[in-house]
Amino acid sequence: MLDIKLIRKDPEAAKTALARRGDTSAIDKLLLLDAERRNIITQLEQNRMVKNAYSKKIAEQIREGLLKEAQLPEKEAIQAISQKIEAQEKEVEELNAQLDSLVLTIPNMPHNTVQSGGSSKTNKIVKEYLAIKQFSFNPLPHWEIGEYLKILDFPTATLLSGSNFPLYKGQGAKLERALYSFMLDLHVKEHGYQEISPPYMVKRECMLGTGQLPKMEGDMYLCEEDDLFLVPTAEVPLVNMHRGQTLDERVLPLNYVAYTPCFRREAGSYGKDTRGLIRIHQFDKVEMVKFTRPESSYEALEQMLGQSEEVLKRLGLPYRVLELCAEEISFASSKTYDIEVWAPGIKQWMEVASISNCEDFQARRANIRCKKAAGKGTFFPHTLNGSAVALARTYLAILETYQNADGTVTLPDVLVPYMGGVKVLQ
RNA sequence: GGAGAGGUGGCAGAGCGGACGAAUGCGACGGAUUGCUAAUCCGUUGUACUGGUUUAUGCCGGUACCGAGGGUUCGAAUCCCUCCCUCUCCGCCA
Repeated sequence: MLDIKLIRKDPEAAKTALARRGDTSAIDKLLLLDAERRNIITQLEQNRMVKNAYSKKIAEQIREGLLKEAQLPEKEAIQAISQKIEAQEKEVEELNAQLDSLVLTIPNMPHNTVQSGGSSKTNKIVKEYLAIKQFSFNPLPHWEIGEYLKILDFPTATLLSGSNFPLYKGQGAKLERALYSFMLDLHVKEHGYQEISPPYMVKRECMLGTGQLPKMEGDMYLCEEDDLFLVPTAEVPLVNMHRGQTLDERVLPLNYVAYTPCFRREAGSYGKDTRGLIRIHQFDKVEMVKFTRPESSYEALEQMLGQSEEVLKRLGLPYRVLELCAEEISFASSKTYDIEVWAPGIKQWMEVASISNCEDFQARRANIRCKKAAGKGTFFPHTLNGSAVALARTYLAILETYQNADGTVTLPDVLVPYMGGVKVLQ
């Protein structure tokens, strides 16, 4: 949620920033509603002041014995004001509702270092790690490796849940577990995060707070009976852990990391990149979330990027880092880096991590504030989220990158302890 | 699913129609004092919205907020209704 005061103060700046990622017509509408609202509020509050003064006077006179309970002078006048107040309250309420629903549909403003424009071609490659691995044989796609090793079973998953769900078996299931255990340990032991295991279903307010709703409702799984959403990312429960709270500034920065499955309907995406583990309705992910002071959030973003990269470095996977352009960053984000790994079997770069600084956008929506340690007042902390990293695609990249000519897969060293000493999938 | 209890400031907890934005305690902050890992004393201590003013974090007003929404009343933390949430017990269940 954008700061209406900021927009009021400098509407052109807001429009210029938003124009870089899309439509700005909402801003004018917002200002119009805002002006109308404030105009009525001023009148309303003046009327209430008159009424309050009247009641106070009555109370005093009764106390001093000048008036009996039943006697009420100027009753008609005060009733007329009451009616006015009631009407104005309704108007304000309606304007508030309009303002709220409008402001919730406006995305965050891109940071000034973010490139303008759209399409994935505008994204800037800012870093590349390891050369793409060359094979002496034709590397297979992961679904063929998985089938041969009997560790991936898509037909059974389809039997259970329909298309685009994964089913891992035997060593394959263990590899999944090994991967997220390795990631969690890395972030907890070396990067200073607190491990959280949150609910996988959350209330509607949570989804509004982080910005998935109202725009993306169609992409979410909803349990209607209870109005609970399956989490599309652990970012939602992690950020919402402090929804509606006023934190002590001194607890910052807060660093949380969680493993959760992520549920996404991926509505309308059938037909594109849907084979194997590339795009599935349920995947595992380890996600980091940080709450920081506003002045240090961009420093934290770079740090978080490094922590995501570290996962891929230790797994020995070639990757590249993209700085997303204004139209490609997500709704709540001001600046986003994506990390893509190379999958040699399907010969594609695949997004496995997205690291974003949402500045105070989510904090405003979710009403998360910080009390200043010195002096009065509160401020909105900045929230950051970063994958560290998404499993299914990392998993497939491992199978494809480390496959051998005989169909076996030699696991990266860091995973061996987590696999109970198993070095090769065969 | 059944029965009961309860939701008040950072926390604990009083208030149960008018002097209540709310006692008291704890905590926090500022100060005084004391040489000993502290005690004592004094003071301060919410948030949001909004008008004015200022270069301004500011200052001066106003309004709202005691789980949420509605009702009664000149006046509601307090009375009435609806909803939500939490806790305890029972049932069911991994």
